[in-house]
Amino acid sequence: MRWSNFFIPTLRDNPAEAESASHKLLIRAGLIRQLGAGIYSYLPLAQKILQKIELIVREEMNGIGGQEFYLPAINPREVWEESGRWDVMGDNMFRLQDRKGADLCLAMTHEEIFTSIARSELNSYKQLPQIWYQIQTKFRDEPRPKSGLLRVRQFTMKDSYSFDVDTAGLDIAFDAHKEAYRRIFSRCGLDFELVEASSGAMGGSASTEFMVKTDAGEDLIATCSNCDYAANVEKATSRIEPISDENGLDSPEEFATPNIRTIEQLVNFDGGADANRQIKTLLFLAKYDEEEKFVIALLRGDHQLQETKLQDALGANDIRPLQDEEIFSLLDAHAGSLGGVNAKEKAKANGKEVFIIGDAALKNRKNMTTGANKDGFHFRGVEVERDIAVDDWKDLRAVNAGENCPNCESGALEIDKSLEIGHIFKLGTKYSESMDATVLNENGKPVPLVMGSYGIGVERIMASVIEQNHDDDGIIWTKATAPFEVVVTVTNVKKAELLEAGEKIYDELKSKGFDVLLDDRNERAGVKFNDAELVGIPFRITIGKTADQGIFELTNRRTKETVDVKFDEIAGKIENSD
RNA sequence: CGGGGAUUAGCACAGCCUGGUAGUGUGCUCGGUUUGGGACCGAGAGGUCGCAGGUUCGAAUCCUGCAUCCCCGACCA
Repeated sequence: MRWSNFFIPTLRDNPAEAESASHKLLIRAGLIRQLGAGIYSYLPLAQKILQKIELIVREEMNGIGGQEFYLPAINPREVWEESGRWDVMGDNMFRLQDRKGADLCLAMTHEEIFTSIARSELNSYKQLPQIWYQIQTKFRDEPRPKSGLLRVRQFTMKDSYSFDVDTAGLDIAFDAHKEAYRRIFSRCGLDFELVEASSGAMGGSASTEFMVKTDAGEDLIATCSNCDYAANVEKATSRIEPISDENGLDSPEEFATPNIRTIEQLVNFDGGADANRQIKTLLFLAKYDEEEKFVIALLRGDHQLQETKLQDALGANDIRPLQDEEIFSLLDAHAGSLGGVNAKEKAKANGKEVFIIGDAALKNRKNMTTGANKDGFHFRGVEVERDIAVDDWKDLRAVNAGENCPNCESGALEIDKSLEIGHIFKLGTKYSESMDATVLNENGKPVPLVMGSYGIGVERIMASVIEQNHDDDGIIWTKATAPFEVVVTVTNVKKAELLEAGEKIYDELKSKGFDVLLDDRNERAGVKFNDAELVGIPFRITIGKTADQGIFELTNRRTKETVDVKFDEIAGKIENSD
């Protein structure tokens, strides 16, 4: 490929709208252009990189027995009705109608379609296991597209689905994917973590995310400094020092706390209590398919609620904090004076019911202080299990950096922003049951297919490589993701002998199988050097001053080191460097 | 959806407060000189000032509405 004929529209200035490193560089290095919010055109350079990444994905998926499909992106409503997700997906789903007025959608994922194929074509356990995958465009009407390619409304996903007759088979498919994903991301040169995660709207268990640590990410993950523990903060736990309580009063005692509304204020109040001796009381509305319920979540005063944990613990589709009026009409008090002690009675008197869930760290605690559900009053001497009708105990607490690792003796947790590039989970029979996809087992009895679902965001791999590999001069592609392995820079194309030497090296490298770009543009050397660095090609051969002696320069993009090489040494030097 | 910011030439910006018909840098085209780290001289092309309405003799500038984009919070690859 010759640069003079290859479309790489680099920009001198950073685009104003870009914030994250990958966003700026993707635009500036001429890889993408924006069409709308979360909608991007991929220019030839990006397309070339994405194809290289997809090739790696294909090789590894085929390596675990995956079979490549290509399913339609435009789906009729009916399939999505069957799984119940026509409604569940809400505004995130792009919907349209055909000329007859029939409802259609643009697929956000393909559990439904693959399951519908499995339902009609898989009849016997003898046909299992199956791993089906595709690399295809997904459409999601995200509430807030952002950060260039990191969160968009149209993107490429490798999605795969495993079908087995039992959970033992699912375990095998799941582990195979886990290992394949490890290899894919490693080959792309990414530094990544496997973390335990919440499965969210997809449903399922054993949810494992593949995360890349970067400030451009949207998730927080906790990792241990000492062992391999890693979890999304939505799931992460930590070991905390137990607190020993002295025996308190025989029953809670109400006391006046005028104008005290926060934990902090109560700590400093005369007759108050340390934050870890207080009970924090938070009110939520939990939404389920058919019903809604009021929920009181209790935590230690110095702890923060992790909302996803609460939602998962309740098994709710969604939760939201109660508003002030709602709180008052439920408990006759305002935020700041709320507590669990007489909450059920208060709610009942108001004709309502409330579910009380307590954080595990409150179990067995005595002599605590909490709101009295009466403005300006608190209770002291509260013994949690004696005085509060807690319906369920769960881990609800958000972990903090520096806390002890739950998995090893001496590690401390570190919390980092990170970006999700892959997600695997065990669906079980969620879709096969709702869509009635069964096979006959060895006993001739119909059993629902046991499924797994596995996704990789292809563009996110590309963007993550940039996030993790760039400097002030531009992108630094890893070996496997580089659009070209080497650029041959002819410093002055008007000097025929330099252009000739460059072409000779270019032909030689091409014949040896290198993906090489010849910079034959009629530009000054500095422009070409800067562009090569911005675009991020791992190696540059410079044809210049010493070319007449048969000596060229080989520059490593990452280290900026330059060595003199002779014609015959070039290929070997590139081959042996990393 | 809530909160904040922006919209003027391909890109980055000034002009707006205090109305008088648009400018800078870069990029682009042509000619010449240069040629190893984004050259120099000269000559050019390029803008319905996001859209619609209003105020005014006159609107990029003031007023109203709308649209789009970016950033911060609820989702996910």
